[in-house]
Amino acid sequence: MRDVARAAGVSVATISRVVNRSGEVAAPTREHVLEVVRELGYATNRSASALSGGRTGLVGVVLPRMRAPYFDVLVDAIVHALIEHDLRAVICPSLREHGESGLLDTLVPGVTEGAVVVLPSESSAELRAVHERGYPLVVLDPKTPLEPGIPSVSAANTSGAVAAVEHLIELGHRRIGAVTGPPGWCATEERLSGYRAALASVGIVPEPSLIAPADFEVAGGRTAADRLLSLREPPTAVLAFNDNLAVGTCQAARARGLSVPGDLSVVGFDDSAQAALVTPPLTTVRQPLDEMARVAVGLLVRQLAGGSIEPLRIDLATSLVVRGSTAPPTLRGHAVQAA
Amino acid sequence: MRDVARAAGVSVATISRVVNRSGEVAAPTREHVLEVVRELGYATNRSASALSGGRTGLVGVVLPRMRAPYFDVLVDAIVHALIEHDLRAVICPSLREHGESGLLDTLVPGVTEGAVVVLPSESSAELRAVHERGYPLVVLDPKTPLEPGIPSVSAANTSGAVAAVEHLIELGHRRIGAVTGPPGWCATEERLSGYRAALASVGIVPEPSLIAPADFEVAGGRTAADRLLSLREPPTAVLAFNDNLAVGTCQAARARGLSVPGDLSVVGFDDSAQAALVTPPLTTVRQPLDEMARVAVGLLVRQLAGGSIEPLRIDLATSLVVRGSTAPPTLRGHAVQAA
DNA sequence: CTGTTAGCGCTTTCAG
DNA sequence: CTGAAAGCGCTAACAG
Repeated sequence: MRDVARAAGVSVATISRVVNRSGEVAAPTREHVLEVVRELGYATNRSASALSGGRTGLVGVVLPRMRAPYFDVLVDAIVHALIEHDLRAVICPSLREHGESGLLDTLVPGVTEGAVVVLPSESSAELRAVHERGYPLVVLDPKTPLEPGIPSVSAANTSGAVAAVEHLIELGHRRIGAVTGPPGWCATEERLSGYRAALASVGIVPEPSLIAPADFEVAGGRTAADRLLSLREPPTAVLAFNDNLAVGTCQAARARGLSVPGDLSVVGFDDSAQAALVTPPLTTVRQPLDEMARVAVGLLVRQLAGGSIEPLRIDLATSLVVRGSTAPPTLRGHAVQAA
Repeated sequence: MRDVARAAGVSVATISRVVNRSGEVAAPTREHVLEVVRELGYATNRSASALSGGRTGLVGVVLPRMRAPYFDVLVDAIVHALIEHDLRAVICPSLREHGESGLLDTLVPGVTEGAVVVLPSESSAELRAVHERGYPLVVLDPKTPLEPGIPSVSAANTSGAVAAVEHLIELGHRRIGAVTGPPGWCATEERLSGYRAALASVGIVPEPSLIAPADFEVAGGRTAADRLLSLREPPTAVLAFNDNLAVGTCQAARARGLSVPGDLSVVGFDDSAQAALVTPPLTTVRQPLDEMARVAVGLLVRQLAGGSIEPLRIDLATSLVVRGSTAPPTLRGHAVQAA
């Protein structure tokens, strides 16, 4: 920068001003400086700039290691939402094993201005502690309930599950099973409560044996669904708590010679890229991941700008995408059950 | 840091030494400092550290915006390979529109110590220019041929295609089509040359009409495959240049009432997560993405360490994963053709 | 409008 | 082994 200043015959302050578009600079001076900058291939040293001015333009994106299709689109969405605010993402896998300090450490303090934490494995208290120290934070899709005070955004899990079950009920299903995620997770509990509520609203008492917990992986879904299908009175439809689980459920059905949706209707959750590709294409509850990312980043940006934010918890509406894995129940299903 | 020094009754220099494990520090002093650090929740300001010492611990990962399943695992692999070297990834979508300066700008110079550039849209010359300026760089999966001097790692595309075609030939296929990627891309040209070579080696003259270029998307694959299937003498097998294309090819076949692999065998490329999930599960050429990422990061790290690197271009072996989308050709296929 | 100057928080010789 | 001091490159008052 000093070189540029010398070459352009001005002071470093002027260079700084034109490069950052801050302060008024005479047009000819600006032009000249810009030209010299170009010639010398000068690029501002962001570390120095950050140290001085306090802005790094970097935001931590903390996430558990997971190669779910749900994940990549979320990360992609976050990265691009950030870019729109001229912020860049530093990916911080939340490896609890590595550092004692957990978040404080993974966040690369002193580099990162704030963070979007996805499915945090950190406790609510830890999160709040960091946040209260003045580190801007927003949780995207909290894994477990967060104490108030720390901003978060999720999908409207409950109403999504309600919509899915209502769809099944309208089709004529009465025995509807659920292949859920891990107990205790928000996603699981909220979807479960939607499932129960929708059933209850048409006078069906949710039967505990129709609920099979799993782990959000295909294989787990297969196992859990198989348990459901081996019941004396198996369900004619199941709501899987994500698309992986739905795929696993279809596999379990097929393995028993049941057709989907002929003998068993399956609804997934997420609307991942896979959903439309598998056979049959999955009817599923769509999570508005792009919107969620955009909103989360918006919340973070407002904190970065110093404004405190009003709504501490935001849920974004889901929508049901009807494809080929759901249909009215058939007699054949019952025949098989009777056998 | 000053606070810590004061609280611990030592100088900042000592703090720096214990925190960075540089220089000798008496054990008791070290212990004491560490304790104070913990108590005060001190975390080093990396911007300052970088400005002073020159290391940010940040590496740029430059990639085109793309939500291919191939992509996320590559990114994930890079991120974690980096973590193993205590480096963090700054995601830099290569948005050519935004900045004039292209790479120089997206790389966040002054923050990032080097970069892994995936499928660069930048010209070979630009890349070399940056590299020669002393900015450590490694290209992962070059999109177009790179001039020598800039290190890169790819999958062994040619031999992968050869293996795929040989598999088809062994099954008894003779009329083998190709649904390729965009002409000019390394991935396309190399796989194409493998396809041709394998055919030639058993005396088959590759027929131009059996080669249909597409764009690596499902829909494009469907269209291209449909063109192949509408030929007077359609292929009994096709090698799709990625899994998306393979899925599209299956769809095109199904739309014409052809079964896969009964009437048409299909081989994909990538072995993406989708490959095993679709019906039928795809026989496909596996790209060792994890290995590729690890090797690329290794190459980068060696440059970062100041060592220059020997092999400027590395190809990692692919492997054929045989699943359910390939089978010997049937007469029925010919019957349909005759009709 | 533009130049001067004082640090930002840390690393690193160089003395003690 | 430890402390003092000189910047790293830049920004942000504050003067002119």
